[in-house]
Amino acid sequence: MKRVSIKDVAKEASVSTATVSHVLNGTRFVAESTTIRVKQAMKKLGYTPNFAAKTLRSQKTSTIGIVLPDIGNHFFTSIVKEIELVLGEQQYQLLVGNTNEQVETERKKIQAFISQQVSGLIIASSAKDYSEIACDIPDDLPSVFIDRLPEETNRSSIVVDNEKGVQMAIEQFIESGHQNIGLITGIHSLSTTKDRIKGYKSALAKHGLPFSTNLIYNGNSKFESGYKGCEHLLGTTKLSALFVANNLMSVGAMTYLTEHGIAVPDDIAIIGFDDYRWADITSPPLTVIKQPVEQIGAAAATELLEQIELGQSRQKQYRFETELIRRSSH
Amino acid sequence: MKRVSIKDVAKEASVSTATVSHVLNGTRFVAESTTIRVKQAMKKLGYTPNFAAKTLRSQKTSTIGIVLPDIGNHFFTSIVKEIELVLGEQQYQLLVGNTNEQVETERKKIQAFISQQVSGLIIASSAKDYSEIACDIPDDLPSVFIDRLPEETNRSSIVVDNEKGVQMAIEQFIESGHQNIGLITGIHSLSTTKDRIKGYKSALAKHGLPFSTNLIYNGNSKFESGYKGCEHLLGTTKLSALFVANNLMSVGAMTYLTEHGIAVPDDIAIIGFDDYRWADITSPPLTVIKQPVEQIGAAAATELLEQIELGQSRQKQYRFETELIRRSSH
DNA sequence: CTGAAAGCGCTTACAG
DNA sequence: CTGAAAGCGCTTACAG
Repeated sequence: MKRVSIKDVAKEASVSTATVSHVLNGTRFVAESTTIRVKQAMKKLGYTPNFAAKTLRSQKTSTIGIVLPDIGNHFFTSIVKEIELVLGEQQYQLLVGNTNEQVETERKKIQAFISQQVSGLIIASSAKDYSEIACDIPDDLPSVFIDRLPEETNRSSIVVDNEKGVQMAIEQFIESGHQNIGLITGIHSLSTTKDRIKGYKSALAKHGLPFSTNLIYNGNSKFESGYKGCEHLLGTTKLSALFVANNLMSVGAMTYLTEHGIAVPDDIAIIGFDDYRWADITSPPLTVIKQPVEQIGAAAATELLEQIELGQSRQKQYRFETELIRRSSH
Repeated sequence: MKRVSIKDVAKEASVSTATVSHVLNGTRFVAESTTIRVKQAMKKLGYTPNFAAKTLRSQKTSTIGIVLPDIGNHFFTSIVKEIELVLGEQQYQLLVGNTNEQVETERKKIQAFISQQVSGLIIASSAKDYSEIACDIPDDLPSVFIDRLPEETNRSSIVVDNEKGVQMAIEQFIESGHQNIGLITGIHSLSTTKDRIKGYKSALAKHGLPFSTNLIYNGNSKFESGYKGCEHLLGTTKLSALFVANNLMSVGAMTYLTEHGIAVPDDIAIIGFDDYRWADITSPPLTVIKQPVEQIGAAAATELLEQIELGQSRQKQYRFETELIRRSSH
């Protein structure tokens, strides 16, 4: 089965390949009668353009790469869904890579995407510092960082005010009279983790409460570390409230509490990070700091599109607000 | 910033482009000293291969396309995660498209992927009949259908024994003494929906219970139709047990019950479809028919790889078993 | 053990 | 209003 090319179409329509190309792309005026002939020929032969050739020749692709630490995490897929929506409308294709939070894997995915000639990159990086991945990303390649921002990154970024978000949650606890407030964090090298810890500390400081590292458990954003973190903190401290700084860990912590018959919020108050449909039906419904995933996704896609339009990268910072969704776990 | 090509490397290493290509791909023997020189040149110039050129020339890509009805649905992303794992190891890139359950969008995504020269397709189709999308898929293109199987599909497929799965759930209800068992289904044109209804019917028939269409609500797999379906069935029938045939709808139904203070399982028993981490912490923990997502993903990836190896498509059917996970909602 | 050269399917100045 | 032709960066018979 030989593929039909622009040449076959040109022959069938008795025109040059240039003309076929131009009716295909609308890049110059073609007489209506010619256009019709060409279109008929394409239809008759069942022509589909070859993007590899197009890319090679024009040095432009219609594909963009998105690298994620965890495709299985609903937070990231919600963002991807929004990106798909915006970019899909513009006829862009989405290449998706999973890094499993490994910087090495992240670098490989980025390199692979570059080889694929992506015209842009959206990255939720696991790097602590931009230098760890900088050499893999051409200086002028449109790119935007989402969620986490490695130090010294000189690219656009879409983040959330993590510090303020956590602060809200902790102050909510304090206002309810809690004095011993625990924290389960994500991977400690990430900006999100650092900012969330800052928010935790500043809320305590603001209300004159002492800070103790004993009340913090360093998790890794997975279910298991939520579970274990909860177990650990309950065993070593007498906390009455717990903030869990990521969605999978929130489920882990709640699972521990459920399994051990520890009542929420009576024995311990809980606030989690990220909002989901099922937060309404947990026992009890989960109070949560909500991130605006649609906004994040849309902003990432739009910013990338603008850079592509510009023909280069740039550094523009977007920061969105979080929201405290009050349910019954606090 | 001009990209460095194989030509630059060849010049730097004082060899022909053919030789560079061969050390790159290991496609013929090259003297060790030459190999070293070439590799040094590549490193020095910071060479990255251009996949567009490679694809164009060799008519082979290392990218495969995956089309999904809902990127936001955890069931599908769990499968994608597994596919990524298997295919990523083999240096394949993943193009992902979201159809939002629209056959028209599905066709467009498939066409776009073909234009991208994907070397294979994994599709969770929204088509009722294969003919709706057949003309978009070249006959010899490796491809596998997952989850749903349009009628008359002559391609490989990875599905689950939906009929048996639902039957298990319904029989569980019956054994607990339930007589009025409701069902909220997904989109009615899908094979999964049809098979699940079959399972529902055959369980009733087996135990001599009457079948009534009043007890069935036709949903669309989204949260809202679970919510509304539950409301509708409770208002029009006196069911004491309800099976919800998809995960998002399960959350919807549970949300309705929670909001209206209807006790599960005392007022109404619930079993849902698809298992998740959070099913353990709902109120009450949700009994569920679990699909083996890892197996589905791995089988899809492996089957596709075998077809690519073969250089053509084929028709091989995989069918996996589901499992009843007993928790407290039934 | 290696090179010269054709050609994959497009786009795009250049020319008329 | 349209065509002839170069060239994007590779791979791969063919040849020695």
